[in-house]
Amino acid sequence: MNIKLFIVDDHYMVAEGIKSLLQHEESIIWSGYAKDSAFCLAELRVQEPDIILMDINLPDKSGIDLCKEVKKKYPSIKIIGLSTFNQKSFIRKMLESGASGYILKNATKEEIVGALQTVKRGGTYLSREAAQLLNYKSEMPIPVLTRREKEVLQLIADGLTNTDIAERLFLSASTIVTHRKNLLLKIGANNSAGMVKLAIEQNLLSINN
Amino acid sequence: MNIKLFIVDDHYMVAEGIKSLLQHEESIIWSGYAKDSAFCLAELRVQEPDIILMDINLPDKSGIDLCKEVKKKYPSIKIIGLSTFNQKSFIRKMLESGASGYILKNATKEEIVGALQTVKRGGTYLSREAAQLLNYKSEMPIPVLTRREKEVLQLIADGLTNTDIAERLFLSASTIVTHRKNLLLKIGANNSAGMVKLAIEQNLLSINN
DNA sequence: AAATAATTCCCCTAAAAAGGGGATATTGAT
DNA sequence: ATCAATATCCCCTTTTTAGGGGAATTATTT
Repeated sequence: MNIKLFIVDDHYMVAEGIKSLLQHEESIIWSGYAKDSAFCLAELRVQEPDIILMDINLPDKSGIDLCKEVKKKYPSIKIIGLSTFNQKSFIRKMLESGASGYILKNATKEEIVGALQTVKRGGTYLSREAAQLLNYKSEMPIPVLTRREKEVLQLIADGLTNTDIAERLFLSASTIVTHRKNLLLKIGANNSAGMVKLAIEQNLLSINN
Repeated sequence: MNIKLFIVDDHYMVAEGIKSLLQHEESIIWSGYAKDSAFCLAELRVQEPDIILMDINLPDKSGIDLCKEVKKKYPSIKIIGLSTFNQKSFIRKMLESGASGYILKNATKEEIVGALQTVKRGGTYLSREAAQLLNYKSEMPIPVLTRREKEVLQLIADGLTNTDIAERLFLSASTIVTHRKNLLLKIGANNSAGMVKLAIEQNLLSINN
């Protein structure tokens, strides 16, 4: 049962590492490598791998979006998410987008091979840590924010007061008060400071590193 | 001019990738690999590499602390920081801790080899992106928080009010008010919501992904 | 066209935070 | 032993948020 494997990761050394780790596995055939979603989609027009190992953080678009797109165009290709850290929201979104698994970059050769075989057989593979995260008291769905709410949330996180935000958006301060109340409700926080942390944890908020 | 190279990274596939990338470089001798700081320090008691490629995010302690420790015990060993993302605060702290360079995990083989040679010659190598980040309007020093302040900051980010925090820490509410004021001053924010975002950006605050 | 969601705005009160000021122990390091 | 940094606590006022309610005007989707 040979597996044609394709990798999407902007970190060259990660792709090289996986390739190197798997080079003596006879059942795994190196299908190719792309450093972003554009290259990936271009390559898929030429050949169809069995499984794609796909990084969550890509330079041009998120792995979640690429995953959706690939699954729509090529439903038979299996996708395994690949990431440095265990981010609950990411794992969840990746699986919802049609991925068949999720492994961390500290995975051993054995784990990778196991994951590939499981997924090839039609199963779903989650790293132990990822599985734990998903099971552990986590039916707190990620809230869906409207465009305006995201806008207001971002400005709150930037330290603006309701009055500031109202001026910036040419709105009444009361409106911002309402949005803030709805945001607190949706995100489930008691105050704005706590809300900002939760929002960042759930990737509702862009931060500048 | 041979270079004995050691790698510290908890992501096995990254270490394997670097090893694989450099295997045909004759001037580079593979000295070893450690997945955390404990292994690294143990290995250094046996052999001394010329250069250590060190990940910033290690499971047991931060790369910054390990960097300081290694440079204190073995000043002649050069260290190059290695990370997935360009985090201003990290690059700065790493260099302040004695590192001779900083490269990203999307570096090419050529960039890695170049960095190693530059550092071996006594120079400092920064990836283009890292250098840009450091120069770009950034003489905002990272504030130094006391133990108590960090504690209070964390609780603020968890959404507790001053009264809550006071009860939790067996202190007067006035004390927490004071700490909060000092935190706002040090971090340079107008309110707690903005402070939480800044603190996360500068890695003053731990978040649960 | 009708139903649903989103956006806008207002009322009210109480709680919390921000922004000044000052003061006194207690540690830590030189 | 002394000096600086840390940690603790208090006063004051004003601004901002939180928490409850309601309501009307756009989109948007079915």
